[in-house]
Amino acid sequence: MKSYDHKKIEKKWQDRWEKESAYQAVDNSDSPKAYILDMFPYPSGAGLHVGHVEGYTATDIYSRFKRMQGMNVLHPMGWDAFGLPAENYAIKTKVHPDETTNAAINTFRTQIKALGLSYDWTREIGTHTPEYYRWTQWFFLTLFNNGLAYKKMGKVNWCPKDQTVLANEQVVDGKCERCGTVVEQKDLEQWYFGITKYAEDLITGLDTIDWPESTKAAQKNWIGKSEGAEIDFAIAESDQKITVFTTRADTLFGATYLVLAPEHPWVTAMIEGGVTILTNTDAVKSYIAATKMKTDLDRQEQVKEKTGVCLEGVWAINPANQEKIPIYIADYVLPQYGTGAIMAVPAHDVRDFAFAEKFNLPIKLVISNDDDPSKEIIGESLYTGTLGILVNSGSYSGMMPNNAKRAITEKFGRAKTTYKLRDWLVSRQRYWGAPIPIIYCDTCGMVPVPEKDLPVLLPRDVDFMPTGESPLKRSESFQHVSCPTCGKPARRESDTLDTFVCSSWYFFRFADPHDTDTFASKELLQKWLPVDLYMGGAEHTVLHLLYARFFTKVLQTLGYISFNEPFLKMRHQGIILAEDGRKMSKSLGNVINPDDVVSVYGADSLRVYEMFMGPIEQSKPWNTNSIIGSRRFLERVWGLYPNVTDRPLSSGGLLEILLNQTVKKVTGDIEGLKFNTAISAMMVLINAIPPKSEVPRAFYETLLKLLAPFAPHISHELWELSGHTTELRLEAWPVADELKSKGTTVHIAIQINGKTRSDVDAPVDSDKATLEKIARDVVAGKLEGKTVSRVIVVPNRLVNFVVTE
RNA sequence: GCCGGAGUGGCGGAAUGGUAUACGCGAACGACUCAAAAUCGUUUGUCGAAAGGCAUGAGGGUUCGAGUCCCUCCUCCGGCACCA
Repeated sequence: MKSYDHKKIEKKWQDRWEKESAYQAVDNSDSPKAYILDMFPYPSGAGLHVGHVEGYTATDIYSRFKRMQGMNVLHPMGWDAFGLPAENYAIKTKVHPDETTNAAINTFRTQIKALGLSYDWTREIGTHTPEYYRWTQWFFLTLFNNGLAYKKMGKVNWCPKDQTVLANEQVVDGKCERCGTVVEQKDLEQWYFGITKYAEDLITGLDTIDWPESTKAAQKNWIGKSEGAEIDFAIAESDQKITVFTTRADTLFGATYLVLAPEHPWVTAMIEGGVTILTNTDAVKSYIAATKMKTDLDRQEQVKEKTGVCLEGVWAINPANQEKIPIYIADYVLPQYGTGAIMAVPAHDVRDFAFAEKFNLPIKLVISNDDDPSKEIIGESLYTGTLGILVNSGSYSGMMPNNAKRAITEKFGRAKTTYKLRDWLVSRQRYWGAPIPIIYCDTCGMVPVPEKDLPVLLPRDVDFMPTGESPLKRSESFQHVSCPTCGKPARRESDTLDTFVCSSWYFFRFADPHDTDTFASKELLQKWLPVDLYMGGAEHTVLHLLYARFFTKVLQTLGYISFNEPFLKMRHQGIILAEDGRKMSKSLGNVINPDDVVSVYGADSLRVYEMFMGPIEQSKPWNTNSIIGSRRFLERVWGLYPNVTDRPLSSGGLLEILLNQTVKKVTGDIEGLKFNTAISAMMVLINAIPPKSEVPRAFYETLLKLLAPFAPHISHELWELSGHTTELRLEAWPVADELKSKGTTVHIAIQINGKTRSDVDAPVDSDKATLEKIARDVVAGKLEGKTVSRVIVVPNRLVNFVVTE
């Protein structure tokens, strides 16, 4: 018997599959398609991580399984190659990011191939290649031409370390997602994509897709839909008004003051216009200045202490009761949400209450909560619930809050839905990204680069030291251009696109990766998209996964595609933690390098181990000791092949029953992405063979087919060793014979009052009366002297006697 | 505070409302060996000599029967958060 030499075997099959282009997706095939996709990696210098291996193995198993079931599978791989780390590394080492990126890609590709993953390498793409980013730029222009890309002056997040602006989604807890530096706010003119136009679609679409609940909830949270009302408050002795947004129109009678964000345009206008009724202009000005100094993080951290300034001399009129109420500016009201102005109802809102207490403002109760059994009264007169009835509310007194909400909105305002989602800031002051295809001409203004002139090439010779301006601004050859409209000297936009723009459409490109006329042809998009199974980390919940959905919806609106969700089924692989239960990180020195594991145990063992660790979506700690279990399992499969005989499986025998049960179990488990239990089922199967005994060929070959998606190298080798001249991957997936998966007897539990007291083997599918009789005989002694009041019989399962003494 | 998810042996974990702890790791003992490794076998939730109790974060409930369904609470993980 040959020994199991994983190195030799794995190399042999990887080379063969490469030579055969074994896993190419077929564009012109009538077989049903399956598009199975991994989130393409950022090719970092650190190389492949065991976390990558987990997700990639899962989709590989699924892909191989679907192919054996006769499907035409598209399973591609590519590189999310633009981005800051390569550029920052370049700044440190003076090596061009193009070089480091390509080197990293080569490493990744080699590592991935060493795992035996069945990608269609003819479709490999890199977002940093002109052939690719030409179409990234085309998307920008398409959005621009449809009013979905625009340039705007505004307060933006600025990372002082990375020297670039960031999208809202890239700011986590007030810090830069990449480097952890506290983000500053700056007023800058930047490019945005109009994702907020799709806020509602992005919410409703979630109901149509099979995604983890947590991810759907996180996206909903992020979009932050809130249904309420806008209500106008007139300014006393003027023809002006302030519009507030509220979700509690029912408490309008309790509004005892207004609060505006310090940045509110009406306040700015009033100060700049020198409105005379304001009597404390200096105090107001200095409060606004102080607010400007604060970062968003400061503003969040100072939640406990409310601050603000009254606009003295200015009054608003509560439209409900015509009362004159004061107006404040305070930074607890955010300029970018709602209308940047609120009506304060201290009796029924925690924040307004705190503010009113500090500034001694009247607190007027308008909802009596006597009927609320759970009375959430904080302090003496704060109630935030919506049970009870309205009081002190004119003709609305006595109504239930939810009804009053409707009535008061109708009378004094208008229904309004707001979203927390902001438009997506896409321009970056960095080098290593796709240039924004816009030209500025003194005569013609802002001119989009004509499609025929794409791509706008990223120049190679650029000093990419960051200075707060795009390095492209310092490239003379890049900057100077003639205006496409009038031909006069003009200059190019020097910012590049956020890398998330590149990754928002790559899954379309895989359908038609070499197309030079379109980003992907309509026919091939129609054939391959949407993605049937998408696998990737959970860290992109509100970034990539939201942006990709946005792009898809835009393309549908513009008629390029006929579906509006890109990823029908999506799962996250859990994080693989280090053995100590902490996150793997270079600084902790607890990183497991997959190459080492492949070298010692083999790719097949690594694949099986990572799938066997537990449910794919769960975070779980790595345990090098445990890999040995997966390796032992494969060794046992290997060790069986000399014992294979041509004697058929004995009909109705234990092996035949178990084999059919296992086929059914493994098939269902792969379909449900429950790889850990599929593997354990195969282990059970092989444990049923006594050592050194003969193994019927039908049994062994079915086992190899089941194992093929999980451990492709060893199973292909054994298939060949069994005398086959065609490859295992071309075999049809086995189908369980339902009849043969049942034995003649079945184990029945016998319970008394729900507690198992005995058990017995009974003929399979016995009727209830027979089972009861069999069971009664077994436990006759225990039932003696007791009255059986009821008997529950679950066929093929149990018999339960309910007795009284 | 709001939203989502999860708590089961020493460890990773399994279980359509129907015999909890499958499968694997580890451990103990045994076989093989001069010895070790590898391999194979047996045992392995807990109390108990046994019969039999008791155990799925805690406490209630529904049910003939609950890890699973319902209620209250605790802990952990993830997302959002002065969002009106």
